[in-house]
Amino acid sequence: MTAHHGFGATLVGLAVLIQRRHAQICAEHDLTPAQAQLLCMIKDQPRGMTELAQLMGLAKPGLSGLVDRAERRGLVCRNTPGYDRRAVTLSTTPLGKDAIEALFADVSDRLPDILEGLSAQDQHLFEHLVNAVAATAGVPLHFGGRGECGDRGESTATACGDC
Amino acid sequence: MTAHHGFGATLVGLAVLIQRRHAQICAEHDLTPAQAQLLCMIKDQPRGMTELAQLMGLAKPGLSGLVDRAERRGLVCRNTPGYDRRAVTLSTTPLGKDAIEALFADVSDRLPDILEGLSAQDQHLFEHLVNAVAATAGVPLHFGGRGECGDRGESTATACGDC
DNA sequence: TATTGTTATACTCTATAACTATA
DNA sequence: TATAGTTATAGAGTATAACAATA
Repeated sequence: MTAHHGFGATLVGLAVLIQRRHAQICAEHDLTPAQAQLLCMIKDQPRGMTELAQLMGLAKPGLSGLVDRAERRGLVCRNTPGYDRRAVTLSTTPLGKDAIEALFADVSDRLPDILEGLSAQDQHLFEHLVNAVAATAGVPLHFGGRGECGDRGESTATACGDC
Repeated sequence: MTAHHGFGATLVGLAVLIQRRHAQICAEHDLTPAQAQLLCMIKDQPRGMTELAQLMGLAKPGLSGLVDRAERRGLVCRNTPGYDRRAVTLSTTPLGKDAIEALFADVSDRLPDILEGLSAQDQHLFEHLVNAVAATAGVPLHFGGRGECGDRGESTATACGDC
């Protein structure tokens, strides 16, 4: 890498900035970031516990506890599909579905505010580059609205057609 | 903001990606991210508990516990300056200082790897934009190597002189 | 009275190990 | 035996409230 010394630390600072703002918006919706991530991942289809644990980068006991707390709050529910009596699938309740949709809209609205110090052109450029990094570096999960990892791999923001 | 719908969620995904990699590098150095942040903030000068709590965005009891654990591990030590017998200042031990310097070097080396899918030119551009966002949006703390918030505010990466 | 820092308590998140029930 | 999920236990991080000592 040709990055300047200290850039790694700046990236960490940026990540902290983003996550703090995200956590604050989550709190206004009475959700924790982990609950939001969980809801995000099952909002379109139910998933099994093992699959969820892998997607979220958690060990299974960690997921069990997270689900316990979310279930206690009426956000998700466990289902037992017929084909395997060991299995559990998790889906959102209507309350959980509403919560994650409202949160997603709010995050989409307000989180990009961190860029407001940039010119409109630079904001545009930054957005392209972040999308390229996210696509390339395998952004962990389905934080996006598109259900699955969006992976259109064009990284040449400098030569972006639709600008 | 003119950002596309879903971009806020992509930013969160990027933040998670960065923090996961950061946490992993911290773990290799036998530090938690919170301990790293703490050490980073006192590596050049001792600070009082109240000041530290404000800088780190923590309530004071949270900081007390963090310091307890770091002290137990020999990373920091509490000092009692003469001028106010209520006050406590915190400084690094030699062990703590070595640990944070080694970590910082490693983070600087390896964290920018997340950009390796971009062209060299786009990496450069991205670094400029991130620096501009960090300067503008007030990146929370002294994750950088420069001790205090670097705030050269030029945001026009597209017209950057030294490229 | 206001401030510095701590202790007490509680909850979320996460990890490892041991366990149950099913396949 | 292998897999799905849970329970048990532990520790880090964070919050609020109550407290101590000093200013």
